[in-house]
Amino acid sequence: MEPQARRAGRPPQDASRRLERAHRILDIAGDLILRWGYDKTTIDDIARRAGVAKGTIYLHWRTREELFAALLRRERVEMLSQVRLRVAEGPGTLRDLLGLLASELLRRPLMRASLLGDSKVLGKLTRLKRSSGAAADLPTGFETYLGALLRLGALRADLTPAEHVVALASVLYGFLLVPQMMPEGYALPDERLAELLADAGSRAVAAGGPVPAGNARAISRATLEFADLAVETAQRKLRASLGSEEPGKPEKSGTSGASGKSVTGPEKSATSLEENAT
Amino acid sequence: MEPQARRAGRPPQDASRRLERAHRILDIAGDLILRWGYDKTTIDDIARRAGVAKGTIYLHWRTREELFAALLRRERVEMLSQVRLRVAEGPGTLRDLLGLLASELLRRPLMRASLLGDSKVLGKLTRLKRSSGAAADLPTGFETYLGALLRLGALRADLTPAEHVVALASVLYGFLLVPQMMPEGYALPDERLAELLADAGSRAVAAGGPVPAGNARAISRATLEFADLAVETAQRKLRASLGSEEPGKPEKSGTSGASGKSVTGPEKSATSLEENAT
DNA sequence: AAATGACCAAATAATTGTATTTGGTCAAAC
DNA sequence: GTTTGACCAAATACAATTATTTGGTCATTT
Repeated sequence: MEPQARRAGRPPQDASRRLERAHRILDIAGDLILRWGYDKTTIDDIARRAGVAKGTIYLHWRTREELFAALLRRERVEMLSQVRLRVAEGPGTLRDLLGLLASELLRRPLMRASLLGDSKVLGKLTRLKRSSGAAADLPTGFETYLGALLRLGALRADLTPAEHVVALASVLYGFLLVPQMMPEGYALPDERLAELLADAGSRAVAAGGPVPAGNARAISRATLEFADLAVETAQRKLRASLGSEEPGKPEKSGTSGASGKSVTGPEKSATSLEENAT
Repeated sequence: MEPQARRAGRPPQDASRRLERAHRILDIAGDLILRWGYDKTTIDDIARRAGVAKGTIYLHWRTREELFAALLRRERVEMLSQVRLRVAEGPGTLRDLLGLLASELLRRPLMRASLLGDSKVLGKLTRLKRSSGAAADLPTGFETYLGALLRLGALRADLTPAEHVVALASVLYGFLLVPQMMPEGYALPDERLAELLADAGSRAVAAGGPVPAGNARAISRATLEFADLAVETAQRKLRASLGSEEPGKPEKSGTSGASGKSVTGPEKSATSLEENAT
């Protein structure tokens, strides 16, 4: 009883079809949240446009919030993946990484809204996202990466690690936020903005002189490793958000060993939209 | 029987006493707006704490808005004056200027709120302030100043004027905004922040190599001139806000010739809180 | 004149009640 | 087993009232 193309009835049942449907739903959700904002984007709406019944959506996610968490996570994975892909083709410097990050960020309204805490788009989610430290939702391993760069002589030694982070976060934030509220005459194309950002960010924290000979390779490697780790972490979280059969299962703390106790976060609801340090 | 047997003397009648009282009122207003925000700060409150009757306040300003405009303008003058004063003691470079600006900005919550459009403090004034281009309320003559620096070889030649402005505004904005929302571990003392900001800003737009020999003096002079102009402009506006006898008189467009028609702004109410380009 | 504070229209907040929408469930249909 | 959509409690929006506060004025006092 394999090939039963019975009547039109139960198309998606295997995992692959399930996933496909999940993505279709997220696509719609993404469109709607950008057009109307989180508050005005209803499950009914999404279901209708996605061509499924409301109940079906709850076959994937337990709550509305979880759905949007998945959406944000997917976007994050896509962005980081793209950065990872493109950074492999360049010199793999910090400046390179910043430029790619900016470039990918600028073309993803949802990511921008999420990073900046745009309440116009995130609605009542704004609080949740920002509560967890706003600008501090650095990708996993970022500080480790900076540590490596410092050791390789690629970072200014007259700044503490915290200062490196603050400087980079400030530049990133500023360049993402300011241009939008500038008068007409100052509008710049996104690609140019990304360059300026990368420029400003790297100049702010990068070591002055030329990098110690022979370290270029190691720097590039560190960058790649960081990008890889960031993508993997994001991917793991995403999978938990839409992979499993039962919507509730995942998110169980300490699945694949390795964790221990995250010194950082205050437990909180395991299913919240927290995307920060892990 | 009247309540307080306050022999309502008539102390202030000469200009000097008037001004003194105006400042006392503004002091109170400043305290209150920082403590409760613009929306919840009432004229009654201010009057009571300042030890005057409500009517007296209207002897100085025609409306509540005008009072706060005066407050903001006064703060601005104080800040710019301080910058002017201190910049004369240093090398007078762009970096120097940025550092001082940051330093003075960081110790003035009202200025920060005003610049960043903090709705928590500015309440319904937020809109008005931001409407006029937010980060674009550059002091008078800023672009001219940048032009001079560029001509003197102190600015990167591979950026357009607009790009210089965007970069500086972004850095300033970012460094003023981000540190406040960073997790505990990343807190930095204001003075250090000012340094980092100055560093990042100048590195972002300043020319790479050493400045052409002999230009240092001219650069310093340009910086001084710019600071002077900024202070003067701010002062002129302030005087109009609390100097004259009759609250209404000033603000009349085109007082001291020179104006004509400002190509920029859409007229609007002459008494609004606009502090931008003039 | 200079300053006051009782006074008032208008804005703002608090209250109450009703209508509509929406997240989430689940028995029935496939 | 999978999907659906009618169903419901809870949330949200809307409307109508009433209560309170507040910006601004001005006759009176000093």
